[in-house]
Amino acid sequence: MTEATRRERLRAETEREIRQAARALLVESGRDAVTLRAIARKLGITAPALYRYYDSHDALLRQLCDDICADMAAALYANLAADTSGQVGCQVRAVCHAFRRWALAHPQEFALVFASPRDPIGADQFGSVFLQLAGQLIASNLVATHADDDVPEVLHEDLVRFQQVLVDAVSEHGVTIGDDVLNLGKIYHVVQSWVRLYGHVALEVFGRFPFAVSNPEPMFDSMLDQMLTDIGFEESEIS
Amino acid sequence: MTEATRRERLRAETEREIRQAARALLVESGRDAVTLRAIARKLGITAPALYRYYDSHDALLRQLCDDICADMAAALYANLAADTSGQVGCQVRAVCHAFRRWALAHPQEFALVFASPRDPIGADQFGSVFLQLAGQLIASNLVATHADDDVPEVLHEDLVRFQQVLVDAVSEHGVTIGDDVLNLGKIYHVVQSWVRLYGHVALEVFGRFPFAVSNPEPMFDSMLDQMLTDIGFEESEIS
DNA sequence: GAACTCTTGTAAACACCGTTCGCTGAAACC
DNA sequence: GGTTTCAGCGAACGGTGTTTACAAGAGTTC
Repeated sequence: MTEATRRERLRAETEREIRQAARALLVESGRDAVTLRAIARKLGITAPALYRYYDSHDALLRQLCDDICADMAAALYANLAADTSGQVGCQVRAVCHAFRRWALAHPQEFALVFASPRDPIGADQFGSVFLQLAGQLIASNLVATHADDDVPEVLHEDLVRFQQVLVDAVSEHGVTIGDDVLNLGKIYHVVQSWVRLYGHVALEVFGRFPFAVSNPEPMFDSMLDQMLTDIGFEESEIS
Repeated sequence: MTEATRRERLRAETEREIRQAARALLVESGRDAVTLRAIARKLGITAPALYRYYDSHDALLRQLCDDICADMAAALYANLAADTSGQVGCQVRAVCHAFRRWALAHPQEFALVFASPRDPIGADQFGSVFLQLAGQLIASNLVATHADDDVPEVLHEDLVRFQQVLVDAVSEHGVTIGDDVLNLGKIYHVVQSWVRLYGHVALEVFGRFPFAVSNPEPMFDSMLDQMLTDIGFEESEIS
């Protein structure tokens, strides 16, 4: 089983400790505290030693982003699996609630991953859970309330591309869906749902609501209701 | 007119240059480049001299946030004033478009002001334009399509507080509105609109849409249409 | 005008940061 | 056993925020 040599095992272990230390610093004291020297101090080594594992401070931060995405995806998948209702509406609710809870519990991580003017983030890991769920949602929602006519002509090209991304994401998990249930109208509403979900969570995490919301959870629930209704679910299906 | 002494004028001038240099550094090279020494270098002075004007690097960044908010508010007001249609729907569109354009043109400023896990930001300046416009929108939208029953009971307390904030914001500009046209249902939809507006703009600025959107503007326009419809406007009124 | 205070700048220093370089010592390999 | 590989070290460079002591000018008071 352990084909790795002793050296390789030690290296992997150190690398793991580096990531763990970096993560702890981010959580405890924010992005600016994730310092090569601070990480090294936690491991009992010196800063230059870290260059045996990462090319630069920036590369280490990038790795940290990937780890965060992976962890969040795992948390979302866990919450998805914990829902045994079998109803897609409940699954969507479970994942959206999990996303909000995760963001509120990990504001520094959320800010780093979702609100940094960075190039291309390692969002592949986190995106897959959203994509898979969105695909399932659409696939099992047979009520075709949204015709393609509803979406502006200019958006068709982009939405078709997203349609392909969705189909691929779902098929990776063994589910195949036809083009008829995955029309552009529904895809458009999925994107709009992502806008609202992200908007609410980011506003709440960053405290940028136009007034002090003492208990934002009911507002979130209310928004979810509206989202599910807009996307084609009837109230009776989601309760 | 110039009651300020010569010393006070010089100090104000230096302070202005400091803000200007800090802003330029932020725009050109990002948050991490806004350094006391870099600012001092631009002014031809030394870093410790800046402590005669600001208590710390953090205080200077806070001032920078306020400046950004003020500038953005000015830009939004300018775009609001440029709309001579007299129709609130057009005014809302003008301001929302201006907000998106400003955010896309100033990503670093947007990230600093709208997406930093900071305490209480100096959002008063920027918020007023939104609040005023939201108040006007509601005041002139006489179709009471949203009853208070639509919003969850738990939200009433917070929405009532926001209602008061709106009334105050509008009355500061000389307009008074009755409680009847500013019911909780409408206020709720205003908050939801802010969620969607912020969500779209932040996703676009940070590049976090689930797929590459080649031309996001039509999607933004489409969302605005939906927002205005949701909030109670008829299509005929907004064209 | 001289003496005094207040203000604004400086230079030096401290601790910290990312990064590079040459070196060591031990593990791995042949 | 000899050689290679490699993780870690220490020193160093230039950068950072911040504090301190000090100088020089402006403004004020007598």
